Amino acid sequence: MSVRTRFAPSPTGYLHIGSVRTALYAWALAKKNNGSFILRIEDTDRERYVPNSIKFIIQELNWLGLQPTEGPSKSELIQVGEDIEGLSLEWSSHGGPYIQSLRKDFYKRYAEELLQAGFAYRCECTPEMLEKERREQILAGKRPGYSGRCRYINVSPEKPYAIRLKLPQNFSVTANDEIRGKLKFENPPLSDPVLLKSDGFPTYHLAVVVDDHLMKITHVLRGEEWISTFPIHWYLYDLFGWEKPKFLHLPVILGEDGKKLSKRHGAQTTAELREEGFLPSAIINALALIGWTHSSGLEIFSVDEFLRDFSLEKVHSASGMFSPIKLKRINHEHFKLMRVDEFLALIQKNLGLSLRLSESYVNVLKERTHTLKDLSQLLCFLIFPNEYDFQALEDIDKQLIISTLELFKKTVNENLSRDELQAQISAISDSINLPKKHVFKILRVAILRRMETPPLIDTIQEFGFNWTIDQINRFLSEFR
RNA sequence: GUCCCCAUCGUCUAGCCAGGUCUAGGACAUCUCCCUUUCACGGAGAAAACAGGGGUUCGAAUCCCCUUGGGGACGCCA
Repeated sequence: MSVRTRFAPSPTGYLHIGSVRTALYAWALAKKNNGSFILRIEDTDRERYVPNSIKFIIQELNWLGLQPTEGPSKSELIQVGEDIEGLSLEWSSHGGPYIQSLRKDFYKRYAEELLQAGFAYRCECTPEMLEKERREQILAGKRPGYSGRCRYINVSPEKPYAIRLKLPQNFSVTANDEIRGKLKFENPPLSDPVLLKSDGFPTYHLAVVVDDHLMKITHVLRGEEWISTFPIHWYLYDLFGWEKPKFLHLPVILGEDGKKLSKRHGAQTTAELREEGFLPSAIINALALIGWTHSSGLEIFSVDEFLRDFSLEKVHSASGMFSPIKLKRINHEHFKLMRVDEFLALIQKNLGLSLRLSESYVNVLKERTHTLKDLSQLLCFLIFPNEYDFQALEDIDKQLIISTLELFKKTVNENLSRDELQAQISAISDSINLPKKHVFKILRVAILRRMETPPLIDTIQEFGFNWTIDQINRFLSEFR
């Protein structure tokens, strides 16, 4: 039987890195086994739905390279009101619909089935009543939970109602998790959960079981926040008499303070990471490493290398922290692994600069690049021509700066080698009695705009004598 | 409150399942030194952990139990 995994996000407007890690493992498992990776949209809560976020999710997965093999069709997206401008969907949509709000008939059918069989009941309690009940329970120091009021009364199907699952007395379940082994739940603090809401939408518990079954999912990978309601899902499979998939509850990813990731931890969505200048391959590398290790101990790897070695056995059960510092480091290593043409293409795409640079100069740049932002800073002399860091020169006499530059223009020419250029600068330093350090500083700011730059001599050699003189003249006209 | 999950350097982890090769290895971060015209890279080195207590055993980081600590869940959210 072929492996089928799925990624089932809610369209809430962003893609959290915790979800991305779950998606990554699910994608890898399917890909490795030549199976299918299904994108299913869990939009059963209309209040949390953010328009066009399905499109956004698709674009983000695409950017990260986690391509589904099955997912919603364009017409499904249109039906739920998503903008499909510029989207090309390269996957099969034959087992759909893949958007849960378009699958309401399925859920209704199975909920009714349980109702008929006496495993579920109609509930007429309103949200207000439930809220009041909950408040009182908490006030009385009791465990909050549905009292089961409608369980024994016959609620008329004429009025609005929800369908609740009737949990057995002394509800105890032993469920199996692939990375934790047997999970025993004895009288878990669960009360009869709603399966079908009064608006006709299913809750997660019904939808996930029905869809995973109907879509023939073989491995359910999800966050460990689902462990507590795992007994409900396990029980539903038993009631329906369906074969269970394998379940893998992945540990959560925490922020640096050991708390669940939230806004104050900085970048934690794919969009934020992209803006900070991180590469998809580095994000995948970093995320893969939280809760999994390469069998050879490799710590910097490409997506292909990850895929080749990925296995469920190496996935941990303990949660881990996300470290932006480590991501930065990994990102740097990924820059270093890039070929020259790849690197230049990246500059072209992200900075809009079409450059032809020597391999050695590209290496000089790569060494100094941790994120794309660094790159734009390094190359600011090409991007923002008139933004000079005049402050850096404040401690040097203005006339001296001008005469240094004039002297440099006179004594330097196209034919000078690296060493000769170096010697020439030393000579200038001697002749006007200015420390070499200062001469370099002046040249650096004049030619490259600021103090944090690629090596001066290399840059002059790379871009040429005429360019250099041009830069200096430009500086002088601003400076004088 | 109830139920569940987790536990090796600051962090990610190797080792654990199949106890001895562990005076616990690596990487990131930190500190020191070297390299250096800037910013970086790089090189050498240092400091840094088996949460605690009981068992089992000739022998425990590894197996069992308890405690502690951290996390999650208890919604007509997912």
